[in-house]
Amino acid sequence: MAEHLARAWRLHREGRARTAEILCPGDVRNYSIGDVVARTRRAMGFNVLYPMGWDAFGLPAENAAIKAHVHPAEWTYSNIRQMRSQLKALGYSYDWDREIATCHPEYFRWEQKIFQEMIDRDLAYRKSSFVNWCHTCQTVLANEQVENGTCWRCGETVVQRELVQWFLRITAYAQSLLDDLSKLEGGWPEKVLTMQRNWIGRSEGARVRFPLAQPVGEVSEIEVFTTRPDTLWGVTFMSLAAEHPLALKLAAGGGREAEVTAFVQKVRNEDRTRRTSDDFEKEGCFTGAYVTNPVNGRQVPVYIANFVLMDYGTGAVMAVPAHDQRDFDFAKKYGLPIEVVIKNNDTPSDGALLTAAMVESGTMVNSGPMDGEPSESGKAKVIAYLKERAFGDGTVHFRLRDWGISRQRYWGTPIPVIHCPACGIVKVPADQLPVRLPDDVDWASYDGGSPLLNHPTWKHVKCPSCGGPAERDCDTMDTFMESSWYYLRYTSPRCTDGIFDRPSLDYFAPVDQYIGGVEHAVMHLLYARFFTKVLRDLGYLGFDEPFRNLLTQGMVTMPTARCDKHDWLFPHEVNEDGSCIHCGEPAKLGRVEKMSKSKKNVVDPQTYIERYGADTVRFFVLSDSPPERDLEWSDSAVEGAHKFLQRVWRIVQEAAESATSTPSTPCVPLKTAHRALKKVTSDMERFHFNTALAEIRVLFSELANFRPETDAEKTAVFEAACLGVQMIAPFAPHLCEECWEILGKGTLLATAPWPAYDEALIAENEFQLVVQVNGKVRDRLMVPTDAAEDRVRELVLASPKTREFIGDKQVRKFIYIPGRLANVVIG
RNA sequence: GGCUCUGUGGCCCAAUAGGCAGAGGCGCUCGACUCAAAAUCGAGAUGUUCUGGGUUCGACUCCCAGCAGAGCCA
Repeated sequence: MAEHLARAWRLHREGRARTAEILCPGDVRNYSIGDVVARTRRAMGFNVLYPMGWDAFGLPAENAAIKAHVHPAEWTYSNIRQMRSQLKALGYSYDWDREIATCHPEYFRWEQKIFQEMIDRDLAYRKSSFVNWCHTCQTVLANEQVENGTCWRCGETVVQRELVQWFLRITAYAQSLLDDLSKLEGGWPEKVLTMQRNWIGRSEGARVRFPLAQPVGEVSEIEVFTTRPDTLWGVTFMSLAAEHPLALKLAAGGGREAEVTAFVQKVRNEDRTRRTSDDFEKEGCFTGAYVTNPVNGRQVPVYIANFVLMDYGTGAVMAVPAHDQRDFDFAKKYGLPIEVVIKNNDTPSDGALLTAAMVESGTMVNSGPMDGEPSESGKAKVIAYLKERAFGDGTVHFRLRDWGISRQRYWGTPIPVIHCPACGIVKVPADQLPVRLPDDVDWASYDGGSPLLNHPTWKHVKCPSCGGPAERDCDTMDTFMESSWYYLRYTSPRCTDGIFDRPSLDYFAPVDQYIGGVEHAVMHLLYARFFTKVLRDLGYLGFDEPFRNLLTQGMVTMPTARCDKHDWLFPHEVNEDGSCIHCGEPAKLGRVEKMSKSKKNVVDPQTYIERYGADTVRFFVLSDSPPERDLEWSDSAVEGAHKFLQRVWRIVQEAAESATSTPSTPCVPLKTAHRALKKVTSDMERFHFNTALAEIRVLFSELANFRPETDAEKTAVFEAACLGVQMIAPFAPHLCEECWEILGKGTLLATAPWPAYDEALIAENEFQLVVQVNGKVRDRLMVPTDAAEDRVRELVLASPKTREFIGDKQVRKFIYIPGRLANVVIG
């Protein structure tokens, strides 16, 4: 026991609430899962770190400021008060002393410090690039925040815009972010690991330099990245991204400038995810320039192609139409040659005969010195060949891009640097941190753009280095910055002389159990892993991964309802008979879907809390389906949870009166209680709350039915009821605390240790053996639990019913599964 | 198009290592209580385990192919 107590259990449900006006059912589910785990672990003797905080910066507050002219801070803190009281009403056992709000200067000052240290380590840098821009949000988005070409937040179509931005060099950690996923095997869901692997997107290939036929200024060659060096002899043209620095220069003076410029402009405004999708029309434009294939001296034309992205590799692709479908489509469209260089049995030798690209592996042909080489082993040989002749080299490419963190917004962490015309970028001195936001933004006359940039005085400062006039950086940080390290700050949330108090951090971190939605599989969870590694390398902590175990909870779903005249209907807009309350026409019930405001299939947990109480809501969200699966919100199931808890109350009241001074006797309810305790204890560890609750229901049914006759039996009922109360306590803490009191315990149930089950009480001396003949159930026998296989065999073969099925056939095999089943194989 | 997950009574869902298909809830039917109803208590019914193959003494479970739905990537 002492060892257990010494070990800390670090739990975070995703320990932060994105501040909103009210709690949604998904939040309630997430928090209830965490609270049950926290209470159970605590009862089992762990010192549980179980905090709550507020992911408080971000767009909703700023939008409220713009629309309603409320100060973002006021809006935020008022929502925090509201949500905090809801959380308290639900009885979550957070350690409120550790509460943090990410918009508090004492939180983000340390984020600013981390950022400055990242600048020192060249992990934060500025560059001009095409960025994803959302007009509605008037800000930049990271790649991860663009979903199908639209803003993850507001759904507006994202456009490309060139801006100077701060980036974090997450790509420097690409390999270790990938490698360390193996440390998370078993603790994280496989699907999240897969999603991260795909997102990081490691591919091995080669860089190859193609000399330009006519050098452009200083530039005499174009470098491409390819994953198929084995197809190098089949290159018939080259494709450049519209954003490639040479795109316009190549066309200069060749008489094609106008056409190329127009094409480049057009492509740059097209959405990048659409550009790379298979069904997007491939388009290109000849630049007039040629490059030479270094391995065979062939001169090939250089095109700008709409499906090539500057982000990928070098922004230039060697096109092998015979062996790449996009290149094939492109070659067909523009009448470019197709040269077969990889063959298997049914590949035609003449590229003109191909009806689609041949993308499988095969044997290299028309490839000079590589002829006859299998294409798979050819990749390495070609790389060696390139390296020898200094045409190129092998390389690893990642799909992961550096993380752009500048946001043209007000309600975020100010970027703690100053731009000086003389000294360049100067960090705000440590003794001047935190850089705070100005309080006096004029929201009433806000008409777009960055509030900090437009503020009359805030940005004007003296350069800390030369004392000359300079300007603050007027962008704020992506809010994913705050959520990338908050779980570490909880270990010493009030530490004022450093980011962390190291002994507290070492004691409580990393997190043993993290609970969150799968929507964070690549964004939040990747950034948090990155921050952990950076902080490790900055010397702040001594582990590689922040979250040992991850539970991704399912969505809360609800059927949709729709009326022909009134569109989507809220649940309360549908009458009991299924008609629309506005017009009486029958409403169409749609599929069960994730709750969403747009489809109105939503409920407000608050109304349920007011009607049934917190315990019922907590009980319901955990009782129907396991946490990682979707939960269908159901009013009748909520009702059912409520009825059960009332039943528990009645049963416990009765049991409380039945306590006697006579020691208990091992009767049915007490045995059931211990059996349930064993099952519930293991179910809780596996987070199978729904099955644990099913077991608890069985126990209480048993208690309700059992009529004790002796004092010893009465005591047994009392003891069973006490165990039952302890088992539901993590789910329905308020009710159970009351129960504990009327059971006369005189202590706080929340601090009571988890009970141990009595194995001897559960043990049975015989069991029902299922007897199969050739795999079909034919008989059941009572058999002593400790009977050896030979004895069981005798009993089975002696049973008249079994004999009947065996008849005069020979017993070929006898299979015995101890404690369960025997199978007689005859034939 | 690729990868991943899910598919079990009318509905939500169990079945821990391949071993009796059913724990629990909702709904339904019947009964008790009631003048009646609600509430409460008790009893009961409900199957091509998505389909088709395979492995096995035995498959909801493992393998292959498909169908349907969801998620991620393109």
